[in-house]
Amino acid sequence: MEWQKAAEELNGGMFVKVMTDEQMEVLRKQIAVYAIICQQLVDLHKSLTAQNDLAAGVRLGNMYCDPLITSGMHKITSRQRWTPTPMQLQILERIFEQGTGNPSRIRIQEITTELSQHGQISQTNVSNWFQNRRARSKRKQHSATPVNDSESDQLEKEIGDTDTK
Amino acid sequence: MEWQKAAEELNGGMFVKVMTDEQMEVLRKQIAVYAIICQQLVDLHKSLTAQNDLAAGVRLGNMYCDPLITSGMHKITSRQRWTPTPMQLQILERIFEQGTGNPSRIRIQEITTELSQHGQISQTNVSNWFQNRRARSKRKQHSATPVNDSESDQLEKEIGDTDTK
DNA sequence: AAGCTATGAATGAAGG
DNA sequence: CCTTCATTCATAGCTT
Repeated sequence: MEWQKAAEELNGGMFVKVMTDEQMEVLRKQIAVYAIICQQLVDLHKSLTAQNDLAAGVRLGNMYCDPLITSGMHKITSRQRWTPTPMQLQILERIFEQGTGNPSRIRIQEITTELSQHGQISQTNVSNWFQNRRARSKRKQHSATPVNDSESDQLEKEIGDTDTK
Repeated sequence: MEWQKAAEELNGGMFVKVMTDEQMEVLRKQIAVYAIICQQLVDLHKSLTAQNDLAAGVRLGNMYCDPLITSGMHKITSRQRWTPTPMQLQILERIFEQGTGNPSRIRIQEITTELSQHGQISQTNVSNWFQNRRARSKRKQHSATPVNDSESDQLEKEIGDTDTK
């Protein structure tokens, strides 16, 4: 990505990924636009097809869409493991971001209840999600791997360095 | 959001925003999700209402979104992936063949160090490689799975097997 | 260029 | 918690 390599000359020992204010602003606007459009399209469609709840089942984290949208592409009962809907994901991320470290049992229940309004979910799912999210977030802390000049600037995550096992 | 206040003043006159890789990844996903949702909703709606103007530009309420926004987004939504050099691959295969089942973290570090002499590589890459290699090797052996999934995306077939274990 | 396959990476869940 | 596994997603290169 462009601004990443634009970064490195800034300061002596400091290697960072950088976006300019302008780039940041553009990104923010694009996201905001998408969010609004999605919402409005969903509303619009809902009012057009008064039959079913479209918004409930769009799963697109790693791109999974409900039959309603992909119109007869695959069967409904095709997934065994839980996959968060975008709505659920967004809420989860938000909660995670707020830094309330370890959601207690009770908190998990609350979250589960809230999320179940946006799709099938269990407390175990929520619990697992936070566990994984925490662990993987920690593992990714830095990314200062030199980049192969011939090729990719791939995103980097480090293996945890707890060798005291 | 979080990284907005992470803005730093790196150099006298220069104000930049900084993002970690993780934040970058989150952003990337968020945008990608929105992009896809929008696309599908637009398609869906288009097919429902036989009118045609939606693709050319979406007018919703008081806001208008130029479809070109999405096409300019590819730098953000695309992702690169590591590709082993032939030398690295050879070494990896050899290590795998030696049957040291599960390379420990330390072993991974060693391997990474060795392989980095032959090209850019990270511990995560190595770790992933072994994980995939193990899994797919196992899957090949069992190539007749009793329970047939509705949609196996891979037809595993025997190829010249270099695994002379 | 379009489609296909091999394969790197992401992630929910299980086990310790 | 941390590690590992199974499954799935996404893409780099071939093949046509």
